[in-house]
Amino acid sequence: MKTLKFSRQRESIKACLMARSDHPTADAIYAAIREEYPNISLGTVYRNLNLLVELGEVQRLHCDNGPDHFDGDTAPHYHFLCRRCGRVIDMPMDHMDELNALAGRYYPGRVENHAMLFYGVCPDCLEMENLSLKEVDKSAVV
Amino acid sequence: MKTLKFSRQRESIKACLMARSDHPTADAIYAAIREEYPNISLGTVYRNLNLLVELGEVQRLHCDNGPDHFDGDTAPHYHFLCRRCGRVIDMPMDHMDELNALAGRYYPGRVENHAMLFYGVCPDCLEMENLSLKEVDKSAVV
DNA sequence: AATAAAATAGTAATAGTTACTGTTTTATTA
DNA sequence: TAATAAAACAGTAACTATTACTATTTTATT
Repeated sequence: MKTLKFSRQRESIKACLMARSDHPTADAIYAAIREEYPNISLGTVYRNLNLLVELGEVQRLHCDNGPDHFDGDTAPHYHFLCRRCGRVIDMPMDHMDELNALAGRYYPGRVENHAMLFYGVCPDCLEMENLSLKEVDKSAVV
Repeated sequence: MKTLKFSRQRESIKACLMARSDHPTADAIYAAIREEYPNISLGTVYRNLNLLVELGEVQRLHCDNGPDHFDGDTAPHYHFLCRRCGRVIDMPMDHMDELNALAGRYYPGRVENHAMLFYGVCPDCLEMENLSLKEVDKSAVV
């Protein structure tokens, strides 16, 4: 049986994910951890992220074809991907477990779970959109 | 302005996607087209798939970290990924556009659409599961 | 302190996809 | 129908995200 051994790198990766509310990629985590451990290797970050996901201490988010993002909050919840800034943001909306049952009524297979990702423009980018619209108005008046 | 020119390879790729109801990857399409055009290049398949997606004639399906799958049916609908055989299967279930509006009520951003993928065991693999359970029963009795 | 297992850093390799380049097809004009 | 220009091509190189490998270091146990 393979027993888990303590690793300060793994601790640091987990602490990083618990501390931040964005959903960093392996690369972003790598950059952050390097401040404390300047010669941690990217492979170590990936290996430990995979381990933490297996242990259920961290959640992996597949975002289209881009790099995976990671979430320290393991409660099932949905995410929003902003098509402007590319940020991955938590959705303040209950996870709809009942969708599995609903789907199961239409489909003869065994529906166990689902992944959902919303797309659109985040509040910050909406704000910027409005500001630049106003700019256009102004220059039109002048 | 760049005008589109006819290409027999592109026609063949589109025909292939219209004809089959599985959801092949670029590689699987490449293999299929090679029967008719033995020296088509994989790059051509990718380039044309991207083009067809842009033209809205074909749909791209992101499946976790694996290769993308493609669907000749462009009507928005959900898919099911079997964790046994890995097949991507159409869900006979309406696309829930109202989920966008629902999400929008909780989230201050502009929710434009969503992607959902169901996971579980497909009917064929369920069948096999049942058969092997019966095998176990038999040997237990004998 | 000695030992064994696990984890590491660093590097090489892999999968999926895109970019580049010289040649061939397509479509338009002469 | 031949000449031309644009688009697409095949083939290959490059790229991004990730995993695998290896010799060394860290952790934990005896």
